Amino acid sequence: MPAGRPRSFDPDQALDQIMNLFWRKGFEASGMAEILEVSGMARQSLYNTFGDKKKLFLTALSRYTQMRHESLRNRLNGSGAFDSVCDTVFGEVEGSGSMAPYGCMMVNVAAEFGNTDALISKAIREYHMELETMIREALERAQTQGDMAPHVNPSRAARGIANALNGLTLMRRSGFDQVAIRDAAESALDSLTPPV
Amino acid sequence: MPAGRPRSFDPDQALDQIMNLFWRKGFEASGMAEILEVSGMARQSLYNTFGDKKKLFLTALSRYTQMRHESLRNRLNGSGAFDSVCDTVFGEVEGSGSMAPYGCMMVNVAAEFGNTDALISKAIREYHMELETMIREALERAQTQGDMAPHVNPSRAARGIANALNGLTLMRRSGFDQVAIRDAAESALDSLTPPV
DNA sequence: GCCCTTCTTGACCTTTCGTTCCACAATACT
DNA sequence: AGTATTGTGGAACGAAAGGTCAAGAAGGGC
Repeated sequence: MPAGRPRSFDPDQALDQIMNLFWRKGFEASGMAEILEVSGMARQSLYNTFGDKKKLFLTALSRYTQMRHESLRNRLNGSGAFDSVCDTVFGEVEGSGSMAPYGCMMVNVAAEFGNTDALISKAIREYHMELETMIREALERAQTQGDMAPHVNPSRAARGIANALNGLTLMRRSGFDQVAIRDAAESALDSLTPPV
Repeated sequence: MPAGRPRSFDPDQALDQIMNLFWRKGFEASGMAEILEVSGMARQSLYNTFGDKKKLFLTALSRYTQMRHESLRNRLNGSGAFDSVCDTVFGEVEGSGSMAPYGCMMVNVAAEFGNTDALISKAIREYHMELETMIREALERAQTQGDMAPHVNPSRAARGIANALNGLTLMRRSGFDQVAIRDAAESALDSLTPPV
């Protein structure tokens, strides 16, 4: 296999920058000019490496999903199972961890595309199912560990938490008052802890 | 006050159509060509009546807010106060009432613009505050009527419900499984009803 | 009937969009 | 050294974007 001129850029690093741009501005509002700028790549190199804008976007989406899931997995495996779920929810309040102040990319994309593009809808659904699953498993662990009330249905509660998480990322993206976000987060967890 | 040639269109009706387009596709993805088409107006008439695209968008946003709030107000004043909150949440599951299958326009806009535009951010925040307020008042009424557990903090719970509602609209927009949406909705209400 | 005002029509402008083409540069293999 | 292969840089493309201009059409007031 013969080789040619070596690349003058790191594809992974470039993709990260592009992903961040899409994350911030969405698909339509991210122009190729700006994409080229943040990637640091030459125009032709970008097309050679990632294909057209749509393909590039899907690649960035996949990169985000991978990164975000890994981050969530790490958090949900920390400390006690129940506390880890709380940490995950409250982590969204201040946007710690993997979250930029731009909310969740998949939430943004879901709002932008709705159900208009098959590939993107598939990515959204896969992302969200995995999110639900991870939370449900954490809740199940919490229950077997005795850290969570037994009356809670882990599957349904996980869907509630995942849904609330998505909402929280939106509040952050819109620059909502921190107190309002925290209230919403606490409220989302209330169903897990019965009143004394 | 002298009069000229009469309009050949109904501005309110045209605005409704335009609002629906923005609702479905967002700001960037809605081209002036399509806007003109759905409005049924001539190009110049549209610019004369509504100004440029951004101004038109803000007008459509305001129209949406008004419509949506009115719809919510009606629902939240029906039957018992507590039941009306439940109806509101479950109404989102099937998208009854004022909601198209395209989710909540303000949620979509929040995702598209984030915190980049002052006027739009203001509209988003006002919309959401009013949403929280209406739910909180309904919860307070429910409590005084004895329909809801007294341990619930109405203000915080309202923020939780409002947040969950936003999330539900997103699930609908993405064409999620009805069962998943229903689970998330039920879970959002769990915090209001202590386990027996 | 005339004028003033308003609305409509369609051509046109500028800018920006995403994408492609092609000559040139830089490496590896023989 | 020569050649094949791959990456880079810049010019250029057609299409579509949002927006404007000026002339004509349709009314009311005098």
